[in-house]
Amino acid sequence: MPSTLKDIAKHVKLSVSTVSNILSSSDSRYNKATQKRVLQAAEELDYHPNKAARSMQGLRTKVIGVLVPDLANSYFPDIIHGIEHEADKEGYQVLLCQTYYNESDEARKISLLRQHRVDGFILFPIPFSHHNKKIFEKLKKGKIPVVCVDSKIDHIKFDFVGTEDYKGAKLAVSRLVELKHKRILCLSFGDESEIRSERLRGYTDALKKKKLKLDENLVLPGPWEADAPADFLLSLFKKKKPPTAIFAMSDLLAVWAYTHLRAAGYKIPKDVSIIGFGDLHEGRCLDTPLTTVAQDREEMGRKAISLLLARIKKPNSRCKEALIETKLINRKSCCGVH
Amino acid sequence: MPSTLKDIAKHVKLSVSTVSNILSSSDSRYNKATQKRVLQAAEELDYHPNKAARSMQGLRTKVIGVLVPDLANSYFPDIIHGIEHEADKEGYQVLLCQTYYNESDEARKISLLRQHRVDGFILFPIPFSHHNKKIFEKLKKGKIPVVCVDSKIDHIKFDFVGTEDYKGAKLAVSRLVELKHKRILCLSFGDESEIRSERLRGYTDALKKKKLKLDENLVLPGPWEADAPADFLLSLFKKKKPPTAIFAMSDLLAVWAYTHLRAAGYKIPKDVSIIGFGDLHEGRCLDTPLTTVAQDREEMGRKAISLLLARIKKPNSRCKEALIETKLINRKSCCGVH
DNA sequence: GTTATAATTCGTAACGTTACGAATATAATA
DNA sequence: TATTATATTCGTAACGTTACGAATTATAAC
Repeated sequence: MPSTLKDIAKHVKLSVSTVSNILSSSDSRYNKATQKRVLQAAEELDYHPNKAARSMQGLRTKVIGVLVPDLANSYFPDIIHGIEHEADKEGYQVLLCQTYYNESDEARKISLLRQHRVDGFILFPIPFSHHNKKIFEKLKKGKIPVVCVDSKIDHIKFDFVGTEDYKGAKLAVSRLVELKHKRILCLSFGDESEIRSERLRGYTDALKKKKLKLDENLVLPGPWEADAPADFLLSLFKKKKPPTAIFAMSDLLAVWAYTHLRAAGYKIPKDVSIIGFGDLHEGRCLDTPLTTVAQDREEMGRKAISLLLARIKKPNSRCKEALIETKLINRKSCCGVH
Repeated sequence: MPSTLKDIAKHVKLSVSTVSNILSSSDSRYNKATQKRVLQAAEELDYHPNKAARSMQGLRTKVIGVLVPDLANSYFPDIIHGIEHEADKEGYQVLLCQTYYNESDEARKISLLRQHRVDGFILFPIPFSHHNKKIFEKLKKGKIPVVCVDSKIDHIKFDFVGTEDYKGAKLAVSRLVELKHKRILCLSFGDESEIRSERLRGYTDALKKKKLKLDENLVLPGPWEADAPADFLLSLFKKKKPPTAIFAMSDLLAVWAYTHLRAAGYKIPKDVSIIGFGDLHEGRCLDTPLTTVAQDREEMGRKAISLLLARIKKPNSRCKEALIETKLINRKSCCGVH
């Protein structure tokens, strides 16, 4: 039984509407003494405005829903931090949910958030998910503001925030090429996604630029779990002409390769150079810190919010896309070919 | 303008209450054909029940608020996973917020969650925070169900879930002692907390058991940032009789020490044995994987939910405490003294 | 002492939902 | 056919809040 406006009104012998006005819009024309009396009573009675009631007539809830795949992946918390911080500045609050890369969870969480009448969504959609297409169409049709991050939804236009995947990958692989590496393994995401194909394109083009031709056998797709066995990876390095470098599409993949190669006796970077993507904590605290491509993830979050708020204000404006810059962080995991 | 019960009612030419009954409690006595008609219309009109309206008369919102310090610390996501999964099973949904170890954020987020009329809280309180005492008192007085995790709140009794910190620390340090280490550095949290003092007690007692006396100089408190300089740490190892082992109160601290010692040329574990606490991903993917004390964090989350639901059912029952077991994970970062 | 004006405060309706008991239609029985 | 039982459906009030315009009171101007 939390206290209500009515309780306060009774307590200070004023009408409910007076109390409401004083408490919500401090704009007002009310007697200073009265105001203080009301504020004090609210404090005393431990009053917390009932969001439910409030959001029931007005349309704005000042809440936005954020749906991320999996908080255990340290890629996400930074983005979320950016989102929260920026949202906060604008008086919005964030409801955070996880999909665990699971389509039915995704569907459920979106529905949940819609029940809360969030003013908009920031979604990290499951790439190429087919199943929830209709749900996204309804979001679109209902003109519910949505910003997608990382992955787009096939044939449905939403605002979008991503990374300069092509440029970043090209940057990374160019670096390896400059270091005279000729056989560069590309450790790729297991699943299809635009991120994957863009980074692959960057990889290919960087090779092309130096007149190296693409060797299909050197593109190694997952799926990988953190503790997946590395037999196949290692077998590649036992061949006559083994790769001398690895471009991993994520730091997590890079760390995985790093760990197994080290365990098998290879020296990093002397035997194998490794370059990652993302600049995650895991790569930074490796024994040989990981050279990697970084993007400003807090900025991604901020950008997502700013697109979202723009859309909330103008639901019919044209969809925008923002790509966050990448830059190469040179650490110790790459060196020239001997 | 999301569709409402009224819209559906109009569409199928039934009363609002009929539609409501059919849609919310599928218990009912309604004509099968009618039911189907209604369900179909709901689907067509993309109906999402308005949680706000719903929660306005009944008291239960079926939402619980979870307040964690910082998602970037990989300690938390596992617990959250446990919480979410278990909550889900019971039909509860989770609102997740971060405090960033900041008291005013803590206060604000609690208020926010209260405005949403969450049915209960799972809090990871900021240790020894003085400032928000009143807020917690009000939670207590208002009989709002609260489960604290990791830290208790001074002089206010809530249900509690923690780790067997004393046992765990003793386990770890005993292991080092068995390996004949005599000078064991204790790398401690920077701030006061019960976790810290319990782990310190474990450390001390493990030494005592083997008749080693506590050397105050070997207890090194933070505060540490991930990229804090390590001059002082390293200086300790340059003395005549340097420590031969480190017990770190968290894996993050352990990784920090590991990295700097390695960079300074020390071999792990040959020169220095290191043992951590928490079994985080960061420690697992070190070059020399970290020996550490693990607790089942998903279980912590599940336990927290189960205590919370119990309290929601019986708000006046006696407060319970649960300590999650610890066990030693032997990896490569510890060896005997030479 | 009247008005006019400004300063405060109030009352009502509406938001979307559900609980509850009342109302109607339909079928079964006498 | 009248009566009762059963199967369906309906109407109203209430939850806590805010917007809106109306009402009251105090103050100033004449």
